[in-house]
Amino acid sequence: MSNESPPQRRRRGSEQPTLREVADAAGVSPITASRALNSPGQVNARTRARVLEAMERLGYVPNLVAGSLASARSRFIAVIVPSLANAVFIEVIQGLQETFEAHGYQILLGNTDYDIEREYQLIRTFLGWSCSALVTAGLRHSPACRTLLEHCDKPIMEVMELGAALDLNVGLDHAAAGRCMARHLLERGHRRVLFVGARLASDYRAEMRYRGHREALEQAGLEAPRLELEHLGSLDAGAAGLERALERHPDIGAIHFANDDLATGALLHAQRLGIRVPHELAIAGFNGLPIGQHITPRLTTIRSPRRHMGQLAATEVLRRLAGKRVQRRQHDVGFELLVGEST
Amino acid sequence: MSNESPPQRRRRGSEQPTLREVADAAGVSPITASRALNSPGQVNARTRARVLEAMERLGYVPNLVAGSLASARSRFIAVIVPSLANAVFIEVIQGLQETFEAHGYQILLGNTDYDIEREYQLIRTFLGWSCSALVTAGLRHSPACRTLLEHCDKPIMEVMELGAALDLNVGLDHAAAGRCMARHLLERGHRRVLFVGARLASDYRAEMRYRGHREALEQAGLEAPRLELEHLGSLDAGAAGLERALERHPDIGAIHFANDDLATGALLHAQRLGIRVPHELAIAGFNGLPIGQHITPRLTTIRSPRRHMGQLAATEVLRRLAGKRVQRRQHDVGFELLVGEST
DNA sequence: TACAACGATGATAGCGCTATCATGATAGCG
DNA sequence: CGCTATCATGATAGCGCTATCATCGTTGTA
Repeated sequence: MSNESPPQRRRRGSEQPTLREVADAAGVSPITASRALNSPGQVNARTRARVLEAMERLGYVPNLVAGSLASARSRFIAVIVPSLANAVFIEVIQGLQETFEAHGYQILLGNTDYDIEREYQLIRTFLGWSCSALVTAGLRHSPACRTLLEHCDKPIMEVMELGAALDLNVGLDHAAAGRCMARHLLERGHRRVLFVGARLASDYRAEMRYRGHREALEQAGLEAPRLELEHLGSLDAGAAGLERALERHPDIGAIHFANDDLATGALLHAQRLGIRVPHELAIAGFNGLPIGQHITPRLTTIRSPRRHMGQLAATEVLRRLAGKRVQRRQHDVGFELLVGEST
Repeated sequence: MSNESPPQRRRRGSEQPTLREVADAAGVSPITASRALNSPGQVNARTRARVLEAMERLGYVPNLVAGSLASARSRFIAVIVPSLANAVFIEVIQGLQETFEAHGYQILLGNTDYDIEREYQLIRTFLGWSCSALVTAGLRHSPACRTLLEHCDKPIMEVMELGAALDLNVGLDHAAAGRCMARHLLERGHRRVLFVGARLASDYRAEMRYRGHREALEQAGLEAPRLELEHLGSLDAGAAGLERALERHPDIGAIHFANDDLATGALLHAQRLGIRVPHELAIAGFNGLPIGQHITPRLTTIRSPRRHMGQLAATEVLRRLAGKRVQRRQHDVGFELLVGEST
């Protein structure tokens, strides 16, 4: 026999059967096998059953990498958040995930650690995976990142806050939230109100809330002092923050914390110190985490519909991916003042 | 000119420049451009600079899908957890993410919602993405899933608990943890101890803790009643659970909750009800969440090194991926009894 | 009966990258 | 000076799948 097979030194990715082998086993062409899986309507029911049976028998696992390359799209959705330590982002991610997953999309999760350069790198990587769309927390990006996003024709969804967005936008007005809480404190009769946040240059949404807060106080002819801490949000940081606040502003009557973790830590620490809340000191937060509503006194805070924000963002992206006309590019999910006994 | 280009109706994935175009711009072959990016050591420094400059100029973003198909491996690590609502898994994910990311791997996150069939589907999908390794929470899998995992030659890491693992295993002994807490309660003089969990068939690690708990009580000649709730873990569920527990077991002296969310919810609710903790009722949890150490009385609980568990798991997987010999397939990360004033 | 319309299937040709082997140039050695 | 070792680069051939166009019956309609 002179018809020897060639050296056959070619690599094979793995021992996994390929679509070609499935097709051979079912007596059809590879493209029919592909269609049996991906567009069942186009294939005769009997043929399709034969193909699926062969897949089952051979233990076929579709190679999604090859499929994505050939079709130039993956069913990935890039999701970029600044932190996983914050329950807020987790809930948004949950809303996104459950909605996208139900439509057969897989989330690619990236964590920037509040580093805007890191966001750029992550977006490059995710674009390299031909993701179908991009969801990112916030409207602030590095110039390079902005350029990249502007030149890419995929749906881009910016969540958490509202403003001049690149494409789609679902969020809430943080300045309004800060204003709302400040006004509540004013209504309660407080005149010496301190804002306590942490790393406000990074956590710029907290900074926006502070601006709203300051605006409300200045409208009432009051000063709006603020104190900046090191650690973003934790009960420990809240407790430490309370001590720093009392040290620097001994005559303060109310503290508006940048988030519930800080506020809760402070409230619990105030109890340990024997400070009566709200009579000696009022405490307010932001987020509406469950813990705030379980402690006594309940924490006055602002609740945002985070899971819903994720679901809505995903729904809008899906609508766009389905080719539907988008009526509104921007959705305000709003917020709600929860008045507890801490103010 | 008869040398017209053919109809050229071929698709192109996008307007993105390809490696070929970069190579042309830099006056090298595509393979050299590829090497300039992926194995810099193999390319002359000057050539490399020229290629990188061209990439920069053209705004080249590597197509990772194509790269993965050609090389039959992606830099994905599949990570599968049963829930995102539970802070425990988030912390493990954080440990995994920071470690893998530092080595250039991207996590593919899957959420099973405590559904073992869903785990199988996710693993199939992730294998289809040629992930480099698989990290999954827990040792329980569906038979089909087990077969799939046994026949795949990638590193498989099972985290959270210890036991008969498929490959690598990092976790802690939940039965021992349950035993430890039960013994602590016995030492404190409690004789009527109730275990309260939720959906123990799904949350089988809590079930394992219950077994350890029961063992300790039975050794002391005591009964080990238990109460099962609907909702897995939340402050609300803990509060409701406390009421149910008091209703069903009015003479109970101590409650061992399956997790800190339940225990904290119960503890705070007990305060609202005016029940003195620990004198009238002792409360214990499991996890060592920060909130437990901030409330008064502090919650007695068991802390597990979750972030470290993620880091260690990632490190072991990376060691395997680097082709190093693995000395131990199993690592016990241990746990620590935190004695608060709630017992 | 001729022709369009449709349904089911297949042949062909890549998607953009990298594994593999080959080549040419330079350096090192006895 | 010839030989091997090493370095830098390139040519070739896919990775496993799907987009695109083509084909071939079958059916309905005038």
